[in-house]
Amino acid sequence: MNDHVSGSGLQRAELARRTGCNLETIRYYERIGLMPDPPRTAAGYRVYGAGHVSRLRFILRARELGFPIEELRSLLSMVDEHDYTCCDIHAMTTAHLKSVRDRVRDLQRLERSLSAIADKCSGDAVPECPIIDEMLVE
Amino acid sequence: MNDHVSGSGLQRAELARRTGCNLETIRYYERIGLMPDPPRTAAGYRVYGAGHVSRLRFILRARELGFPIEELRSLLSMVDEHDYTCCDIHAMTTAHLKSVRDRVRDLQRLERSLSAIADKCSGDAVPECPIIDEMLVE
DNA sequence: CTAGGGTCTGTAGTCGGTACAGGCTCAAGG
DNA sequence: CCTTGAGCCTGTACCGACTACAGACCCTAG
Repeated sequence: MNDHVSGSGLQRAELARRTGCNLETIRYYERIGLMPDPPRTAAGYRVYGAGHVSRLRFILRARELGFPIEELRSLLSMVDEHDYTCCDIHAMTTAHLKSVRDRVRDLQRLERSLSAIADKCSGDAVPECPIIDEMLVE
Repeated sequence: MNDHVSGSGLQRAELARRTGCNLETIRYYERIGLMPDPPRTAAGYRVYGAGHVSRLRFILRARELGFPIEELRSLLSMVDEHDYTCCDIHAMTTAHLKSVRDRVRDLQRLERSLSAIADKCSGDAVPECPIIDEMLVE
């Protein structure tokens, strides 16, 4: 019998292919409890169904939006238990958005500092460099 | 005899205080070879001098500018061996600047996505949320 | 002489994966 | 039936740049 991949059952590689997820990442999400332990064939091969595809897509979308794993875990449990309001989700999203904006601001400050010191540089093949001097200042 | 902290010798905590560096980070930089192995007292306590203070300040400034450890290692060896030109350093800096700008762009894309989906949200205490729906889309 | 602080070492944890070694299993070809 | 090669399994190590902590030592002040 084809116990290996029966009906709509997918193997890990096929789930990876359909979602664009890395093969190993699927196992990782399972290990940390984002993905449920899937049923197995007699030989121990994981068998995924349509539900697993949707769940993994959800996870990947939330990750693309930059939600850290722990927030994603909350999101998933709220969705799983139908226990959320638009207000809750909106609050999580705006909090996350704020942290993204903070990171952008930090990086832009860094960008300004770097381009300012780079501008001081002659770029010539001489053994004196204002960038080094800047960092050597006491 | 005051072998413990003689003359201008500093203990690790004092080096940390003067540079603003975390105590453990000093040991870390030593372990990975950015800071030299300092002399020790008979009891094995590290003793730092003015040279260590300058070197650590250099390292911390380069890190503040976001140079990764491996680039910093190159910078340090070039400075140590007086083997650099302004041109070399400028090239490293602009390459690094480019990676910072790339990260800024990525984060700004993320910011736009997040604020776009957050705007769709009513924020009400209702159990339907466009953000969740967005992530649940097949 | 004791109490407390500082220091020493080695090691584990952080975040979000990624990669690989060594062993199974399965399907196809000869 | 046997082999070959691909795919799957597990556990574990690695990435970057630290940070934290346990358990032992040392030094100084009271």
